[in-house]
Amino acid sequence: METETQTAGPGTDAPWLTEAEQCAWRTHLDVNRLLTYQMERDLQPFGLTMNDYEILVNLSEAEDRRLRMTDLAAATLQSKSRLSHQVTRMESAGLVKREHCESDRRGLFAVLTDHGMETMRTVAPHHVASVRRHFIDMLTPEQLAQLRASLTPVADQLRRRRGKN
Amino acid sequence: METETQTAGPGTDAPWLTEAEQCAWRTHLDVNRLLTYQMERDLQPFGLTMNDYEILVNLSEAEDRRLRMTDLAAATLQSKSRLSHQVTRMESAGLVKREHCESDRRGLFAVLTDHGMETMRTVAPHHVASVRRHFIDMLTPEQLAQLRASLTPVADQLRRRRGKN
DNA sequence: AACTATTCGTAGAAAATTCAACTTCTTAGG
DNA sequence: CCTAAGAAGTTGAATTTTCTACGAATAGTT
Repeated sequence: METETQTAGPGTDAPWLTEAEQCAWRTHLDVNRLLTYQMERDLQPFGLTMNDYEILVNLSEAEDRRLRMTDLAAATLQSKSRLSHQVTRMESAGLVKREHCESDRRGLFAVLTDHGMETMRTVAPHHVASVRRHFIDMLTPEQLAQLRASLTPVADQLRRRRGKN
Repeated sequence: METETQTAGPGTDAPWLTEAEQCAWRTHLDVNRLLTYQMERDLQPFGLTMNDYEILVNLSEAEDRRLRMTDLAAATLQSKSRLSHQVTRMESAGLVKREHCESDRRGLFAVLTDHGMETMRTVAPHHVASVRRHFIDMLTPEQLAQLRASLTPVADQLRRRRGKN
């Protein structure tokens, strides 16, 4: 305890965070929340949420504009249950539809409709502009590269850990 | 359009994201989600959510273990309505209590109870360890410093923008 | 003093998310 | 072929979050 190099926690000898670490962590958290809030806000005029948008992106980039529910859930990092509800909502909004899978009769595809595709084309530029304005353009290309390099291992480790359990 | 230096969007001439930009952005989003998921998971054994925890932290660091509802909402970046419901739940869990404000009879304080304080002391070391394991320790001190330096202006700009509207 | 603006916080309904079954179908073993 | 184990996806209830309106107190104006 006497050789401790870091600030002690309140009444403990646990490995606390240094000032720098704590600040980095807090900043990361805050950027997350603020950014999510702002992106969500920028999408509102189009009647979409971030979740809606991500699903549209994934489907529009997919072969045949379709993805199995499970794959789409994995791609968008949400539970199958959540995705199911989400797709139901988007289906009644006419953005996607469900189609049965031939090769596996348990399976369903989420398929982008023409209306969904058109919505994408309309909204994407605005969304991209929003990402630029609030995030990309605030950083130099070097910072962006560093950020990516730093964060990629973090994401990878978390993805691996997520598999287990 | 012929002088465009960036990849064009599907059927548009909008300013798309470069490969590097897109990847950095995606990584940031993924880290957010995966990290939130994991932190939440690590707190579950203690019966707390991240939101619970953040509120406990803010109160425990505050003068007299208390904060006005509005200030606490601002500190934790959530709406007053959400905080109000949240505090109601935490109140029935015995972690916090509400107290009237003398100087402004509209106002209420959220106050950390002894049980809340004790919970903090128990949980904090585990949570800190979690933050370390999944985030801090994956980065070098230089990376951490860069991250902070890069993200702080982003957060600040977003905070400013949030004020308006 | 009276009137209007605003701020503080809550309440309840609506929407979204989580959680725990549950159904159907596939796959692997015997 | 038959059965057990597991995967795909949905469902509905419980929980959480958002949205909108509201009541009470303060602050600013005339």
